[in-house]
Amino acid sequence: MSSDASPAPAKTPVTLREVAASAGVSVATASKALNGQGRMTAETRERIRETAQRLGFRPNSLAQSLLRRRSFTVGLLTNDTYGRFSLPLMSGVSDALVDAGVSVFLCNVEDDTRLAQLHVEAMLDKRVDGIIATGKRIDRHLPVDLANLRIPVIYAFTQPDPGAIAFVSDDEGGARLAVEHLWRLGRKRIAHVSGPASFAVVHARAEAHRDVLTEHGLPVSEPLLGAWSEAWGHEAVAKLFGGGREGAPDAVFCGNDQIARGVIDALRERGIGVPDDVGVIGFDNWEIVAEATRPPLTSVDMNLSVLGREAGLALLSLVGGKPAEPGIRKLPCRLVVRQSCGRPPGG
Amino acid sequence: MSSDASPAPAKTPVTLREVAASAGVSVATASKALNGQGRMTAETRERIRETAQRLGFRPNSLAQSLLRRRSFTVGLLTNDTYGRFSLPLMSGVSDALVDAGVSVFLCNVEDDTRLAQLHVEAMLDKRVDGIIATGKRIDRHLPVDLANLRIPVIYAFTQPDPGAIAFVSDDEGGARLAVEHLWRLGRKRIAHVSGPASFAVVHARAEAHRDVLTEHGLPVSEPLLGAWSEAWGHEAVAKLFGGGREGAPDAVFCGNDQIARGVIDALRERGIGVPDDVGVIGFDNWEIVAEATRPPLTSVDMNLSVLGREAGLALLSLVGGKPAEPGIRKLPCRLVVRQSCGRPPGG
DNA sequence: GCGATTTGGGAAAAGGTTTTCTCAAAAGGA
DNA sequence: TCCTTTTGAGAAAACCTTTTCCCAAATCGC
Repeated sequence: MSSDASPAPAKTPVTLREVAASAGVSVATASKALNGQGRMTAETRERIRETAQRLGFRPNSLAQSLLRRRSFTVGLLTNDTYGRFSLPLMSGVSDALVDAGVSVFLCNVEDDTRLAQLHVEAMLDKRVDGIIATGKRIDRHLPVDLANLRIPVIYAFTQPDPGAIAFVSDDEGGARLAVEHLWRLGRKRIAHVSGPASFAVVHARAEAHRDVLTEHGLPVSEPLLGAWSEAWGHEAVAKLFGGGREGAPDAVFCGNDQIARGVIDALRERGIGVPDDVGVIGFDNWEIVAEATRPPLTSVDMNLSVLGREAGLALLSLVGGKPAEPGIRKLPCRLVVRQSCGRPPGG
Repeated sequence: MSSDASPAPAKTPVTLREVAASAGVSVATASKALNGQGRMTAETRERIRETAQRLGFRPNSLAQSLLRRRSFTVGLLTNDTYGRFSLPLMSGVSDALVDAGVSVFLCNVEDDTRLAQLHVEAMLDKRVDGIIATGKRIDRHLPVDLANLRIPVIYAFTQPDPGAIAFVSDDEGGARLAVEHLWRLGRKRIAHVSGPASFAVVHARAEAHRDVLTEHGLPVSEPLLGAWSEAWGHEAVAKLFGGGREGAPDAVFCGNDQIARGVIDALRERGIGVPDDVGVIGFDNWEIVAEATRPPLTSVDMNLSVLGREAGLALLSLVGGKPAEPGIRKLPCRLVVRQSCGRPPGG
């Protein structure tokens, strides 16, 4: 288990003082040698460096943070228990920060104000350099007020406070991508089946759907709003195709991948071919669902890990003292084409 | 946005020194007053407390940590990008720790040794009190050696180093739960469809399946090993039911919920009723899948959040200096009964 | 060879808290 | 009244690192 090359693990971490003593210099000189500061003989510097190396010295971050008033940690607040949205986002955040040596405190606060408050205070006590707030819904606040903190806050995929900086996905753009893709494939009657009307994104996407249809002179139909579930996909198919095939859609743009999954399964059960008779597009690009549908589902990806990355970089820049314009930045979605829409007539 | 009751947010955090000055005492006295230490008049103590309250004093965790050699943070290392297993686990860990005022650094290390090393070093530099290692597979090591760290390490749902403390789910027990449930419902020919043979849990569960069948005098069949996917569930049904209904199973115990989903869909397509003709049980109790299958899937839940909780508490106790027996602790699974197995003959 | 500058390196303060030690004043005992 | 004990509170060290002075020795110019 242990290799000969590795230094024996010390019971207690080695301090700069010990390095200095071992190299026969003062701690001040040792510090400067290791940080490339100050003036000294190249030989002295090298000797100190070697000593530090040999002893396995690593500076105590706590002491550094105390002095620099910068802890190289940030807090990530989320209320997305299930994590389908937060995980790619977090992974992006972490990605952006790890290279800067910044670690991330993860705080799952559910919808519990007391818990959220507790976590925020713990973060502040631990002197995090900033906070990224994220959630499962773009149109809801986290259960805690982050407006007047004395550290920078970035909102990602959650409702920001006024005057704050936020990154969200461009749902209108994503929906346009989907509907225009169907249009380019020659689909004429493009239905839209989505989640509950209480979600802001439902309206944003429905509006984009209607706009694209209008722009291309296609017949506009009312979106069917229900739930974010497979079961609703089944129901919606019953409504759309219950009256027979004539007048029924030749494409369905769904509000998420679970609905799309339900729609595709229901169509198959009715003997309607996907993509031959009807093209289907989902939203979220939840790979494990999209790839398991038959045929694999074309879907809109919100690029959440990019979004997280951008949020992380923005926070870093804020922490570094660079001012930034408040406001909401919408990041583009991308279409992931699989097999549920078919090839274009020419292709 | 701001209420009158809240103190004006200070540009810079208020220190103990300022509290002491404002209360007209020394920092030493102030510290003791706030921590309930030392001796002083009740009146002095109260005055200092009120001053601290009024000024919104919160002790600087960094300074405390430096002195106490205890940072009240732990690192959570995981390589489960997708997070289906780590999230409930993390939620349990966080749960156990938040009450002790301990925050969690989340480090997603994928399978990247360099990245893992980087994160571990960052943790150590930040003087975490301990590390919880977790992953997506019980039978694989994380891509980093945690054996000789000078801080406690607890393994949860991942392969531990020898001599370490680990918490894992009792897969044999979980499988027994499933197969015995089917047996109690009067099922006689219970097949087993599971994931790739390269997974240790596949063998553990298959063995339990065989044992239970033997114990009850039921015919033993070879498990069908494939992939963790719906597609494999479909394939397996073709193999099991391709020769017609005679001799075919009247129950299928699946290695995970996705396989079970595939099995149930495939059975329905063949006109075989679930649960009337065939009972199906899954594993993992991935609610979003289990509840979307038709009928909703009975499944074995590994109690991962409990597992995380136990791991958190164990780490806490270790950090507190209490010694603990090394070894692997298997935590029981539980069966979540939905509708895919039917009611017992008598019920 | 003498004053001015550069060079190499150290002392000390700072960051914010906790804890041990110390000490004066007050109280108690005789 | 004098000595001992208790009480209330402060000084200072400690945790570990960084940075700002500061100083002695060496170098330079002439």
